[in-house]
Amino acid sequence: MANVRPVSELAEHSTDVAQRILGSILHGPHGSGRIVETEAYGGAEDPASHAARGLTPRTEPMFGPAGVLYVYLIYGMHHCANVVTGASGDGQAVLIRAIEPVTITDKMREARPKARRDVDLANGPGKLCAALGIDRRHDRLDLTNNESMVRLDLRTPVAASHVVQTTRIGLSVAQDTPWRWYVSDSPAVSRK
DNA sequence: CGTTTGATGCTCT
DNA sequence: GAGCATCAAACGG
Repeated sequence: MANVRPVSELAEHSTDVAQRILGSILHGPHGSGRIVETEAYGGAEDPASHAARGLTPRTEPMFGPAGVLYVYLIYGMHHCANVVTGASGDGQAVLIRAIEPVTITDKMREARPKARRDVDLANGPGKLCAALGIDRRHDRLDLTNNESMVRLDLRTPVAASHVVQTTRIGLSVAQDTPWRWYVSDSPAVSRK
């Protein structure tokens, strides 16, 4: 019963879920934080998505049910965390790009030794995975299961008046598609 | 300040 | 073998 509502809210298009989960809490092995920046990926029309070229061993989680965690390694050293959305077979996900730390632990600080301010602990997709202790081992976890090492605690979405929509970061294609959203008054957004 | 570049390894062609 | 949904240090003005 407790998990019925979350799954249905995540089973929509990635562009809807990306906005809806701003303000929700992401919990990892090292701590937790409030989601303040997201990007939508997927759908057959998105060439920037890992799912654009069909199902592969790596992207298989994206084609599964909503509410699952998709984690991949980027540039050989950083991890990125995504929430799978849509219906099974769609190949959609929302990349979590930044969180404001809520529960800060010693493990979190040890994983991010370069961060001087708390706000720098997780203000980027690779940084947040390091801070929360998320890596490939957590790929395919059910984010809506209270027993999971990584889970998404859905909260009231941030009001649209406090949300900015822009283009996604770091892409070589689809650079004009405005599928990135962030909380305008958050100090933990990666870039404005 | 701003921009550029090196690190590092997995994934798919 | 090329290309990354990145980060931080090293530049230059």
